[in-house]
Amino acid sequence: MSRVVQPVNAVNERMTGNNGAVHISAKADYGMRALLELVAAYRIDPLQLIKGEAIATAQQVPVKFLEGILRQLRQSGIVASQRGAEGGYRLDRDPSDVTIADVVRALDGPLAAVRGNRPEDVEYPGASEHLREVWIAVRAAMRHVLEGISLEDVALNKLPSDVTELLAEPGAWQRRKP
Amino acid sequence: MSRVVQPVNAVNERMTGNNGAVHISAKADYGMRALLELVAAYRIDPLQLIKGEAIATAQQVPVKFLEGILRQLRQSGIVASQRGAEGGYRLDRDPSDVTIADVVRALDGPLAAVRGNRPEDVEYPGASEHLREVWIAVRAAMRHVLEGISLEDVALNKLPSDVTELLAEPGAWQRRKP
DNA sequence: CTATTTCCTAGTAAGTCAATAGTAAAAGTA
DNA sequence: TACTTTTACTATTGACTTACTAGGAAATAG
Ligand code: FES
Ligand code: FES
Repeated sequence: MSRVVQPVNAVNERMTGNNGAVHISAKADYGMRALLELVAAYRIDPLQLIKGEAIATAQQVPVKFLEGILRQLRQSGIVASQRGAEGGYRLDRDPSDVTIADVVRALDGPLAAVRGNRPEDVEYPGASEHLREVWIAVRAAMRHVLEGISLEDVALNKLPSDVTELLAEPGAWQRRKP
Repeated sequence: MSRVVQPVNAVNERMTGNNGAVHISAKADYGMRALLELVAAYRIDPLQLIKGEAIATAQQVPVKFLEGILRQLRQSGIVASQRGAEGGYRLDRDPSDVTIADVVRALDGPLAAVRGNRPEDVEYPGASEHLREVWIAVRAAMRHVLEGISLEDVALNKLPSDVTELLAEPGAWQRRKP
């Protein structure tokens, strides 16, 4: 029997069917990357326009998919756009005033849900009485991180101190034992 | 005796189509509730068996769906079961040794994913160079909360102090500088 | 006018989620 | 043994979501 050499390709190695509690969607990921490109341009000239295709090739993202993402970000007031020749996109707010939570909410809706409902809306009978507080704490933790980091923080790699503390924890960069 | 199991998704106003970054699935929610029922029994007699239907009616959860959840929890070593008359389910570990992260991982897989991949596996070119650290921090925050709370903590409503601090925070829309 | 570029609607294939049906296997009771 | 109870497992369903793509309408510059 011939030995099969597994391709160790980080990019193509997708996780199994079920996604855990936290899932950063393609829209959120691509949107953040597009915005970081716009931040780079903003720091040279806050009014400079960048074309969608330029962003797409810089970040290697499908261009038509990215257009829709940028449109959603414009509808949320995070980016501005201009049509026609010499058109494009630019940031419409200062990079220090746009948090990751703003981006995720603009693209994927409310940060946290329990069975599709808001955590505070779910009722728990009997023995599970206090479970709601747990899910609310989960949402609070997510808010704490995502509302505490701005586009500028990511662009300059100057994350808030409590976030860098999180990253310094043992095992933060490794997956948990399987 | 034939007791009618109540319909599950009662009148709850479901959120809009897209779920945010954090989604507690029905499996994770139902699973936690079932385990909290088992904790209550465990505190009386650690070997007492509870039937699936009893858990289902106590928590108003579809019984066949719950059976599959309990089976997954057994395969993960959290729950033990016995078949036949007088059979049922019980906790197989001390409630203080089972964290919420254990439960979520058993039912929904790895805690966090970025476009279906592990956070440490995604590569970011150019301006988005430091985005990976953000997603890893998100996962670390989620681990911090979910690995820090045990079933016993929830059952007795004695959450860790940093979690209660999280719950007490004004939170929301406030930027912090590093 | 023409070329460019964003805006918008409407798809689609693949997959996931929540839940159900039906049957096999084990364990107790008589 | 036969019978009942209860979990174990497989397969399937319908609704919905995700990650895109197609094609054209509308705006803008030269
Ligand atoms: S929002 Fe949690 S500590 Fe500030
Ligand atoms: S896991 Fe985050 S501080 Fe301990």
